[in-house]
Amino acid sequence: MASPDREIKDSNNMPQYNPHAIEEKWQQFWLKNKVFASVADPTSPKFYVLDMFPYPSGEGLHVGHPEGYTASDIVARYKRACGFSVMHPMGWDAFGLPAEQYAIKTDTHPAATTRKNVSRFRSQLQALGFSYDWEREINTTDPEYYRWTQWIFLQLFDTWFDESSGHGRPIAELAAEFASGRRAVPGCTQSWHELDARHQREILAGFRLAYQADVAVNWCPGLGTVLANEEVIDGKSEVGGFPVERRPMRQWMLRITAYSRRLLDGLDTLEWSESLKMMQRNWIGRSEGALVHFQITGRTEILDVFTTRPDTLYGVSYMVLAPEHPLVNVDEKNCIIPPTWPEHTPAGWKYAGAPESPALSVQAYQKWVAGRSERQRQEDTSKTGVFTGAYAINPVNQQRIAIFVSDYVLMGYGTGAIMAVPAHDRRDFDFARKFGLPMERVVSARSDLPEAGELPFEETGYAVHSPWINGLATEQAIPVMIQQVEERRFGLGRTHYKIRDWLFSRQRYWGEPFPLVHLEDGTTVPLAPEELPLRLPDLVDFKPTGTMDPPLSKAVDWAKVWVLLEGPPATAVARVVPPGTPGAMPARRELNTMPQWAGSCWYYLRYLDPRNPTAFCQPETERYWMKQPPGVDLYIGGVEHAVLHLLYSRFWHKVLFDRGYVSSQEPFRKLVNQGLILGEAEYTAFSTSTGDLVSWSEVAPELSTRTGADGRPEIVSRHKSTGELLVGRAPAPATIEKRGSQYVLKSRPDIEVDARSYKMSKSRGNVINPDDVIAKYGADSLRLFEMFMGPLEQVKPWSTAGVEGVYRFLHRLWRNVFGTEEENQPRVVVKDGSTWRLLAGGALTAEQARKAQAAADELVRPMHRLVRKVTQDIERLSFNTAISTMMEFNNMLTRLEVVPREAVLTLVRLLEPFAPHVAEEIYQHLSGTASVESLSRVPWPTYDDALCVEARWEIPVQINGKVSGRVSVPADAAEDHVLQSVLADAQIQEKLAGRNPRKKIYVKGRMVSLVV
RNA sequence: GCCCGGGUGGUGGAAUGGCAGACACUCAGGACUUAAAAUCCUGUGACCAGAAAUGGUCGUGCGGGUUCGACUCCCGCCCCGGGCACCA
Repeated sequence: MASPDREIKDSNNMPQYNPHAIEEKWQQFWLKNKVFASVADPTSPKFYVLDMFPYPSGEGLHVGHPEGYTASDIVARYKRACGFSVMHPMGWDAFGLPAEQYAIKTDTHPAATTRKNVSRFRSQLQALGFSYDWEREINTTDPEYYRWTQWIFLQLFDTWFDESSGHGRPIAELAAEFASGRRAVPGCTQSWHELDARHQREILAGFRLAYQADVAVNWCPGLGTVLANEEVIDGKSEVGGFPVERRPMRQWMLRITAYSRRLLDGLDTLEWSESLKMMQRNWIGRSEGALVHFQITGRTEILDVFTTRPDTLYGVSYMVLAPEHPLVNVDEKNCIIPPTWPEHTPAGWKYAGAPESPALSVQAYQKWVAGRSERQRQEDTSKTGVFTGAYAINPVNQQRIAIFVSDYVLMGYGTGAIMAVPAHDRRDFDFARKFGLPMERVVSARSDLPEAGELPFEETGYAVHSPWINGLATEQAIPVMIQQVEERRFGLGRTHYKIRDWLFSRQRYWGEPFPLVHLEDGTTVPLAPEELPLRLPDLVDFKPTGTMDPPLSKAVDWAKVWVLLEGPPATAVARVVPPGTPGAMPARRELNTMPQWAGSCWYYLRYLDPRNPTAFCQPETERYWMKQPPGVDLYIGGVEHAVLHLLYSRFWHKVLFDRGYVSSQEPFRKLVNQGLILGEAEYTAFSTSTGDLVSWSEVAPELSTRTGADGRPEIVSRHKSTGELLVGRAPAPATIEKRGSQYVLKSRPDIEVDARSYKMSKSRGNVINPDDVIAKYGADSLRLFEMFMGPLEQVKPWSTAGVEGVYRFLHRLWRNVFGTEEENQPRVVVKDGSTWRLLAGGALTAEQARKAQAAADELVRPMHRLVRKVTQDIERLSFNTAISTMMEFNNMLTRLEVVPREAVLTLVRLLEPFAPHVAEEIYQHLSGTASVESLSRVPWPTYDDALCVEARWEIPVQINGKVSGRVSVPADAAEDHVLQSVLADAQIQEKLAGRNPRKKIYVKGRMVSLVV
């Protein structure tokens, strides 16, 4: 391996630590020599360290990015040194809304802005010295990449979910089951062979994992697109915060619900944080209970409800349908609403504005509900509703119960209908109170009292007034009731999942086109794999149309194609041919594009074989990196992807697994979320409306933020005792000083100011740019500080003073090697045989040689401890404590006059994953020759546990739990011996004052405890 | 409301049953310097006593418990951060 030119040094010209000179040199060296190329070496174990690849925005990198990337880089470099074949790649997630919004804003083509942003991001990342294998760089917008995104989509399109095996299977196998008669053709009395191709394709379309459906979508006018449920927060778009409306549209959906159970159960096998798993569990939302059928009086329709508390069936006193429920759609044949009100219908059960008939009442109510926004519906939980005029029969006791419509029942959950048990559900209770409905207790808090526990009693207890289950505790009553329900055939045990199918199309330009065509017969046929990639047409005008039509509707010529179908008619694929080709039929392309998440669903697989033109990844390569241990070994990224990217890619991975393309059940075995980095601590001084200053201790703790008249942020609160409105503003830092433990105004030392950290944001002006930090302190210091701030997963505030601290550490290390200016010569010494000499050449005096030997002897045990601690800390991702340990060791070297080479060598080897440039530079110097291998190729040092402890221990002695002295004992001393010498100790004797310890405890190496 | 995570000096944090506050930041004092910066050394949880070395008391959100010994384990509460939420 070639080596960069060594700087010329001699004893009269000691170099200062200059991060810029050495960092650029080593970055070029690593890149030029492909030092970090990943090789699938079958003779060594693999380790896959993955970063969530960034969105190359126009803003450039912020300090949050290097946090996770440094952590993963440390692990990657460490694992390489331990002999693993390491995969550590980087790429760009460049399709999607933010890139397109930015392109529209700056009026440039998204391809151009993406190219520019990517090169900026790449050079910023390279300036941080990350050990990525840049040969594997990928970009989701590259047609050679998205051809495989499209290919995987075709696999989803080609897959149906076989409930009996719980796995996805090729659609051709389903067609074969229909053809052979092993499976009945749904909704159809004819046999498969009697159906024409169009009919067959339509039936198969209903089974595919990728399908089209008319659904009420989240339409976001502000963005001009629909959004997935996961992208809507509190009725607003996650990107941009625009309002979102419900609208029916025909859209592509992915059948993620088929995988609910496996997505949920798979979480148990993963080393993810409990909170992250919980978020996914909540999102998937498993609940167990029963589906119960209710007869509707005088009609044939059955009203199905899902309940998690079938044990309360005897307490059902009415039913409620969601306003959107099909059984109360007056335009439908099966509408259950009778033409007139039943006798004795209370006036309050009718809609006040339209009491004439049940249909008019329900319609008026539905109209009123439709006019309410998601927000209003969520915030106002007071109960509204109308009686439908229809009744159902409670199957357990044949009681006639009224059916209502109310918006407290959601169409999107369960069956869109509920059985109401007002005695044991707060919501039903409120509704029953308002509408004067009966209430019957069926659960008691105590087994010995039938009426224990205040209503509504929502907890578990003991069944009462319920003939089949009386006396049973809720936990037993539920399964018994389910058994009863099933035996009597009015219901089934059922597990319900909250998760909905994934809405997979977007009315945007900057995304992957769907690789399929729509035929004139109304069916949709996938493109043949050879047709991929289907390139995004190069539109000049890519802006939203202003209607619900996607931008690709402007690509008129692109969308119109002629195709030939190949293969069996039911599962035919399309080839695009020139117009007029014999047998060709006209077709049109899909105008929607895939959502941002498509490309990131599988990118970790493309890294493994990034330039393969014939497969998304060669199978042997995939097996090497993903099979043993299964999946990515460490995945680091932000928690904001908890239910989006991380759920979607798990789903795709499971489909690919079922289809035999990947060898692990889960893509990401271990995952860590780095904590948010907040801005530097800020001060806030509070004053009243008349300008009187108020001390922080007088300010009530409830704070809210607003933008002040001058455009700067203000904090609003109230006076703790007077309740007066107070406004907080940031005083100039120079006007603040510290008085004792408080920060106060210099001009008014009696006025305390608040000090805290806020999230970095452009509007607050507290954003730290990594480029600036590197310019001032170098990449090594930035890397070190980001890791030194605190535990990786924790939220923590930025501190420029803190960067100075690690910067000083590197300076001290440098001086320990190259000497201080006063010394004017390197301090490192080497032992040749039995003679110590200066590393740079030159003999030592007898006194210096003696000191060198003493230092070497003294450092043996600390060095072993150092290696052990740093090794263990990297293994548990406790980087801040690893750095502390290296600082301590370095401080130890600082006190020495001469420094044995062995000690520095060990230290820089351990430091290399954290601060690779300075470590490489020092290593090159220590090796004493210009042509050395990269330090990253030097194996990780080992340690000996026996040498990690001192030969003698200073052990504290407690008497009644209080430290009363200490004794020195040999490390290998037996308990008896230690206790003996403790009792013999003069100081202990004195403290004992003749009392006889009734209990003596020796914790080896830690503590002696005497109890008197 | 439900579910997670967390509360330790002026600040970031360390210690996961065994000497609380490692390592840093900040601040103060000293050395070097004509001076400053940089660097090096010393001190820096609070309170009390002492001229000082030093000694004592308290101290890990609050209250209880287990233990020879608790930041650490258990029970109850308070506060902060995050997620979900009329989810049947």
